[in-house]
Amino acid sequence: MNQQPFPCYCLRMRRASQQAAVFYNRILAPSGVTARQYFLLQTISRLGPCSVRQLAEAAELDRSTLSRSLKPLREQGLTADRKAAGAKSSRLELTDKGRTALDQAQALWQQAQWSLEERAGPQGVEALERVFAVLEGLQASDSGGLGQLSPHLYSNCQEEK
Amino acid sequence: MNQQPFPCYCLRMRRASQQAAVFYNRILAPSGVTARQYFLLQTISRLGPCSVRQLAEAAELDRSTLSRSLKPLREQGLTADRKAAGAKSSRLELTDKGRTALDQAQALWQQAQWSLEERAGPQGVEALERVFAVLEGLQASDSGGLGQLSPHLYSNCQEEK
DNA sequence: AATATAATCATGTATATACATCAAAATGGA
DNA sequence: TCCATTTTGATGTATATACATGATTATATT
Repeated sequence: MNQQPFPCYCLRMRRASQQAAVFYNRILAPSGVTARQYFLLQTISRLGPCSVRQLAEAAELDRSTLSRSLKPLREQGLTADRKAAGAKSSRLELTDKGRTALDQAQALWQQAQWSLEERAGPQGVEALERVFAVLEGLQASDSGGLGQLSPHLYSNCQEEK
Repeated sequence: MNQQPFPCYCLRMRRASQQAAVFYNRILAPSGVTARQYFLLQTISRLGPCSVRQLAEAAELDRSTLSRSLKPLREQGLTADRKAAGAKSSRLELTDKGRTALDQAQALWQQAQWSLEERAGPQGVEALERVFAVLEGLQASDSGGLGQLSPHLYSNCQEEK
């Protein structure tokens, strides 16, 4: 009885992560950036002028993902790429506007974080940590990419040559 | 000490949900569908011939999201839309191929689900449930859409008349 | 120095998701 | 029956993410 519409932990995790995103992003809205964007700004600030590769590594994101995530930040004038003329690697920096947004977002993010902890309670926080540990452990073995490929593309990879 | 690269629960949840997706999708790969696709097939099978709207409601997805999620399934010949000529609402059904894939995916999904439960242990499963409950509760109040809008778009919404 | 190899970024392609909107069709009310 | 309203599905736009590739530049090896 009481069968859930989604017994699948995978889909429920997806849903849960979205709910978290909505929660954070609403609180962060006045700063004009999302939680992810806030962290990119924060990381750039922490690293200092850095390349896309370095930032991707620090943020644990694929370079291509980062490349695209930076576009809106650049367009909003929060970050800039001051790379030497003709140089290959980029040199990402925060603009003044970016620093302002970061400060604003920082305070709001902290608020969201605390608010969530408060709502979750000690047990909830502990549960979160446990869940993170469990899921982190899933990819411990083998791995080596191929994570995000959809099944029918995955099978293609094995056949070619 | 031991400061995490991502203290943000929002981003960590995102990461965790991806890890779950990778875990499930790898196991599901031989069936040719992803966890989400499996559930769509499963839901169509459960509902019987249904419209996009009905399926979206059952799957708790936005109609537009579903519309797009159905495309690859249709293209792979797993589902079909046999709506009456000139009718508005669709009539989604599984094809024979779709039923086959569903059966195959069902077994693999169960395997993934059990495997995750096993790795998580009773406490891990409990933690998962608690996390889901906590995050579900976040949107309890107000809500009413606007969840996914990025901050700078959100502010636009309030200004325009 | 010349060339082979590796590193770096951006793009193409694909999945996942949501909100806004539009056209077409269905429904309800006058 | 005719028109206003609602419903339905698809698209446009936006964010999030990853893998494969291609172009360009750095590095390393002869």
